[in-house]
Parts: sequence; C-alpha cells; structure tokens
Amino acid sequence: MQIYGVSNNVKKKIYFFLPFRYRLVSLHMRSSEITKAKVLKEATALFNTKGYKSTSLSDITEATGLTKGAIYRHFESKESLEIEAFQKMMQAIFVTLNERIKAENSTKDKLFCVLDLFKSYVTNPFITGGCPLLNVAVEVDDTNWELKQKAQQALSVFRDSVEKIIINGKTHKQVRNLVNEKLVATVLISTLEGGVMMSKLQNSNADIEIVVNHLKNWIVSDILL
Amino acid sequence: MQIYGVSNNVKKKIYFFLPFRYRLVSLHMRSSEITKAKVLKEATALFNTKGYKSTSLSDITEATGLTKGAIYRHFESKESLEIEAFQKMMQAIFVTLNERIKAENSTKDKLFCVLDLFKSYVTNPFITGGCPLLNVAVEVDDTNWELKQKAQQALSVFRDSVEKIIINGKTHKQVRNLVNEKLVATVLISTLEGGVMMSKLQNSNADIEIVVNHLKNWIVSDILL
DNA sequence: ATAATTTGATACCGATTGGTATCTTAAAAT
DNA sequence: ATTTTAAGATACCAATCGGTATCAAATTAT
Repeated sequence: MQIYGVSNNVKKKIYFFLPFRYRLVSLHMRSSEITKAKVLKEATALFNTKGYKSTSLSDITEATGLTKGAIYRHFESKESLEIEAFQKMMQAIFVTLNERIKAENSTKDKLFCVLDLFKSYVTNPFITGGCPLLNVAVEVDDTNWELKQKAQQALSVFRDSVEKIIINGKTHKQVRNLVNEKLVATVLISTLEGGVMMSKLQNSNADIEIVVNHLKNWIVSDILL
Repeated sequence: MQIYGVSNNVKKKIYFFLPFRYRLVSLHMRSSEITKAKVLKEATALFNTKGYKSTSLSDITEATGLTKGAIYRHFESKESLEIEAFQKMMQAIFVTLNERIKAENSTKDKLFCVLDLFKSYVTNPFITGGCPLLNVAVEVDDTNWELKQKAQQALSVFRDSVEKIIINGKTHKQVRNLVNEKLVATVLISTLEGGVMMSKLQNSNADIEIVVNHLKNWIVSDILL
C-alpha cells in the first residue's frame, strides 16, 4: 500500500546496502520526518518557481509521489505549508550567509558575501526560481497576511545583517564614519533584488553581474576607508 | 437584459444630462469599445494587485458588472486578456514617460523623470499594485511564454530609454565620456525595481525615497559633467 | 422604420481546486 | 512478539476554474 520507498520492508534493504553516512541520516530520522522533509523540499522548489498560489496540491503530490492524505497529515492547510516552506528556505539562506560572513575578517569581504549570495541566486542556483524573498514580496498581497508578515521579517533580517556589518566596520575603522548604514543596506538589497529580477527575466547572468560589479566598486570607493 | 448602464435607454438619458465633453467620449466610441475598455481597465487593476494567475474570471465579472459571455466576446482567452492588459499598462507608462522626458531639456532632468516614475508607483499610484513589469517578471515562468516575452520587451524599452538619454547627454557634453550607458541603465532600473519591491512589501515610502535620493546623488556626482 | 448584425446574459460543460473521513498498513512502544 | 499509535492511500466532497453554445436584446446599417 505504501508507495514511498523508505517506509516499508524495502527500507531495511536500502539500509543494508547503503553506505554508512546515508544510513545515519535515515536512522536518526523517524520515517514521518523523512516524509515531511521530502514534502517541504519539493514544495519549496515548486513554490519558488511556479509561485505559491499557482502551485497546486496535485503538483506537490506528483513531485513527491505522495498523496494528499499524507501531506495533510503533516500540514494543516496549504497556506501553512506555504509559510513553512518559505520559512525553511529563508532560514537555510540566513544560516549559510551568517556562516560565510563570520568566516570573513574584513568589512569588505563580509559585504561581498551578501553580494555573492544574490549573485548565486542566478549563477549557481542552490534554490531554483530566484530569490524567495523577492518572489513572495511580489506575489503576496493583503489577503496573504501571514506570508507577507514573514517576508517583511525576512527583509528585516537581511537589512539588519548588512547594517551590522557596516556598524562593526565603523568601530574597526574600516568604514567611513559619515556612511549611513541604513542607506547602504537599503541600496544594496534593492539593487541586488532588482538585478536578480532582471537576470531571471532575461535568462542571463549579465544583469546581476553588472549590478554586483558596480556595487563592489561603490563599496570600495564610497563606503570603505 | 443589458445591465451595463450606458448600453440601453438609460444611455440616451445620460447623454442628455451629461456635460458635452463626456458626451463626446461616448459618442465617438461604439458601445462595444466602451465595454472592452472597461474590461481592460478593471482587469488591469486586478492583475497588477492580485496577480495574473490569481485573478479569476469571476473576479473580473464582479469588478465590471459584466458576464463571462461579454468578456469572451472581446477576448479569445484569459491568457490573451492578460497579455492585452499588460501591454496596455506598459504602453500607457511609456507614453507618459516619453512625454515627460521630451519636456525636459537637461540630461539630469530627463534621468530624474525615470526615477520619479518609479517613485510614483509607490507614492502616487496611478496604477495600483506597483510596477507592472516587476510583477509580471516575477510571476511569469517558462509556461507563460508569451507574457514573459512581452515583459522582456518592456524591459528592453526601459533600458533603451535610459541608454538613449545617456548617449544624447554625451553628445551634448552633459555626461562624462567614460560613462557606460548600459551599466547606468541596468543599475538604475534594478535599483528602482528593488526599491519598489521593498516599499510595497513594507507598505511605506521610505525605501523607494532612500533609493531615489541615492540614485540622484550618484547621477549628479558620477554620471553628469 | 425595417432588416442585418453584433453584443452580452444565461445556462451549461468537464477539469481541477483545497480539503476531509475512513480504513488499512507500517512503525513505535511495550 | 504483541499491542498501541501514527502514517499514508483511497475515495470522496462542494466550490471554483476557464471556456462554450445558445438565444434574446441592443446596436448598427440599410
């Protein structure tokens, strides 16, 4: 009856033949958690490419090989699945971005991490469909209140990250004192989001690369000491 | 049978009591043209706020007071209505933008027209829902091939307008010769679109104003002679 | 004024939407 | 190994989706 390959007798067989590191992943995860993760993964990709409203539950059942019954066991509604998927995407992005920022020492390299993240939306899409924040911000209206709220929060996190880099840069004498961190954050993010939009529309890396290069020059010549 | 108020006996009454200038509008327009214009107007507003896919035909019938039969008399499909509505919006925008650009003499003021247009998407929305190009660019994927194509063309028109201003500025010794017009166009448009996105998400004019001010400073200090 | 044509309302179509109740089966706890 | 619990497949639901055939009424042409 169960179609999903890891849930019945087949599971043990797979365990037996798979390398240890893969077994680890499955062993500490209960099978229901595997299912939920799979739904989130596929839904995430679909929402970010087709759009949230335009992705139907049958799109998700098709992509996961699961049935509606299985999905509604883990998510109380399509809306809550949308929200969880968006949150999961943004959290993953923020975690890796923070890691990269912390790994760099100079203000310049920290800021460049942010630029490279947006560039990677287009050039090296670890997530298909471009920037999840941009996609949600444009799709959402006042009828999707909760999702809009989450997008607002995500934008704040982005902005705060950039502002924090600038402020720290000032205390470490790497950023000019006259620089307005809020302005820098706003200009950086808006330019990058616009660049992602243009590149995605044109199916080309050209625009995001132009934009990132320009911002790097701007940072070096107008922001840094 | 006809509900739409200008189509039956009521029409004559309205004509009789309305000032001449309003009669003119109705007189040179056939009633079917009035209907089609009404559908386009309402559909335009709905598409640009709720999204194209998320706007149903019943949303449009509700907004217009017409029936599906009436709508499908003028548009062969919902998709073609989407395309016509988008084209109509963009054409209106380009016409007014060109008028304003032509009305200005200096390169600076011509460029500022572009900035003010994007600012007006948020601060003085002659069209509700933000920038139609941004909205379509983000919503559309490869399944909406024709609409995507139209959005690509619209972006090209925007880009060409800006580049033309820069090139003319060079010949009139108002723009530095080293300035790369393609870069300027790309950076301006991406920053403005991102600013519109951020302001719309935050329900605030702050971001677009920061962005426009910054771009004005950039133009004055780095682009113009 | 009459005839020809266009317009738009009505009533329908099959397909698909998000969502749910049920029941078997698989996993977890004992 | 057996019981208990939870997961997931099936089959359904009403509502809505885009789209169409039909026909009366309104507009246009004569």
